[in-house]
Amino acid sequence: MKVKEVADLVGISVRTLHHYDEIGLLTPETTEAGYRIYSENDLETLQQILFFKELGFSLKEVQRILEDPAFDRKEALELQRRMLVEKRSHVDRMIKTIDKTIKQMMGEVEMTNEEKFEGMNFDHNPYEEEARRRWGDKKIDETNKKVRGMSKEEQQNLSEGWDRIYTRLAKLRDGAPDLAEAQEAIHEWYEFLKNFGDYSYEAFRGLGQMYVDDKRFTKNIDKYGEGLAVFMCDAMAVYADRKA
Amino acid sequence: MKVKEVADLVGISVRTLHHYDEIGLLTPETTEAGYRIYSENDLETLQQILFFKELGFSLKEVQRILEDPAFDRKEALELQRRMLVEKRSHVDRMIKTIDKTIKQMMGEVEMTNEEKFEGMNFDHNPYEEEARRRWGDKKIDETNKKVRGMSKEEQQNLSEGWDRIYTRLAKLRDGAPDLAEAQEAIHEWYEFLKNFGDYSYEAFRGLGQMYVDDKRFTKNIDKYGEGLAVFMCDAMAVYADRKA
DNA sequence: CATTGACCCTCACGTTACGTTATACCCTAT
DNA sequence: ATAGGGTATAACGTAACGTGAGGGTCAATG
Repeated sequence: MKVKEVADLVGISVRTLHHYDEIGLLTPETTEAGYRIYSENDLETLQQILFFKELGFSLKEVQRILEDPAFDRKEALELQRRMLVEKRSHVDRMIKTIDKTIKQMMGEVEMTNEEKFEGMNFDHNPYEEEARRRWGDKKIDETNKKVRGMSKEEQQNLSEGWDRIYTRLAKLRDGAPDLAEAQEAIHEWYEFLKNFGDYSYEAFRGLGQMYVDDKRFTKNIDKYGEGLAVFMCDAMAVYADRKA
Repeated sequence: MKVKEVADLVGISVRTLHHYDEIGLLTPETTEAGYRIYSENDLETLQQILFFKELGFSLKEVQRILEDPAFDRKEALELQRRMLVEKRSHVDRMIKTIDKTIKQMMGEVEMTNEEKFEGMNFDHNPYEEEARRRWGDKKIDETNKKVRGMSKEEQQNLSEGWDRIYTRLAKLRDGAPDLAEAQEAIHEWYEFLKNFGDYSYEAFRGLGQMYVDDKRFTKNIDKYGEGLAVFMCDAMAVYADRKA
């Protein structure tokens, strides 16, 4: 089959096929005149390519997946899944912020500047994988759900409580992380957690993850060493263990 | 304030500020030595920029929003919201497909090639706005939800029924759209809808939207004229009116 | 006073996955 | 033979910066 036939068949452009040829992702045979001729085999490969591409893999990743039969596709898929879940909650937050903004524009609800930025700016970062490895994916999802299901006051309290913890961590950050101070922070943390019913601990893993994901936070962590991030993660893990 | 201070404050890179300067999005004063100096005002603007950017607006759009005070922000936000909702359901579909694939890899469930591609490839397209204008956003969301909540057999039936309609439309497409044939198609459509309880009509608006979003479909529509897409939309609208 | 180190500047190329011309060759039907 | 439709390569354009390279500026320090 020639390019256009293939392109029409699967619903992509000729240029796309050219591109895949260029980068060596899908290189068909050619006639003496230089026309690309796609075999049945090529078509199957193409289906695979489009499949993984649709799942959000980059072409480079697709290439690795298809070229290396020993490549762990399951792990790749699971990783991808986590990224997608993260993306989804990011989108969720954006939608919510938009709703708030619209409401506020219509004078229905007041919104402080703080609120405007609340829940935003939690992009992917180098800690994401680590965070998800430590805490698991489903838990974080469930947590987010639960937090979203809380009443406004609950959310408010939770948010304020976290702010206190966060402030304390910021103080810790200013000096070299000191064990005693860390202990104190963790203590305050425990106290705080006590006041938040059954799912507090999960909620905290979720929130913690969000903060670890926060660029501004990690930026500073980078600056002062990664110790603090590890500390946070470990503190959460410790709490999780005790709870169990 | 100088670049690095600002960058650290809001958690972005110096290069980003340079970039915003380059494209005229945020142009601070400069000292005689050429150093960029950001005023309080600039910082506020920057906050606005980051706000809209975080909501997924492109820098060009942000520029338009901020430069033109008469710009309808509400409408822009609502449009953005719709895109985000669409994006979210796309991500949802991807996650589901990944889950299926993983299950199948573990031998738990069989998956046909058809299934592998089911629910995918519904990207944004030129008809999206039109479709959403005609059918509304919430309805489509609800519909998607309902369809997702259906039992497998229901989904199966619905899918098969739609395939029949789709086939008929494809036939229509092969000739010049003919009114009599169109009527017949619509009739079959009605019959089909009858068999699907209360939410069938909404389900169809949802599914219809998905198919209209399908690149392969719209590609062919482009080829044979846009009449068919309009026909589909109108048929849905007509059905909706009768129902009301 | 000169050096150091932290910060600043302006190019300018690299990135992703193609879209979009521009120019020219190939193939088939009339 | 010519027209129409398909094909080829080449090369620039896109968005939002990241990442150096090469070179000034500024304040503190020896």
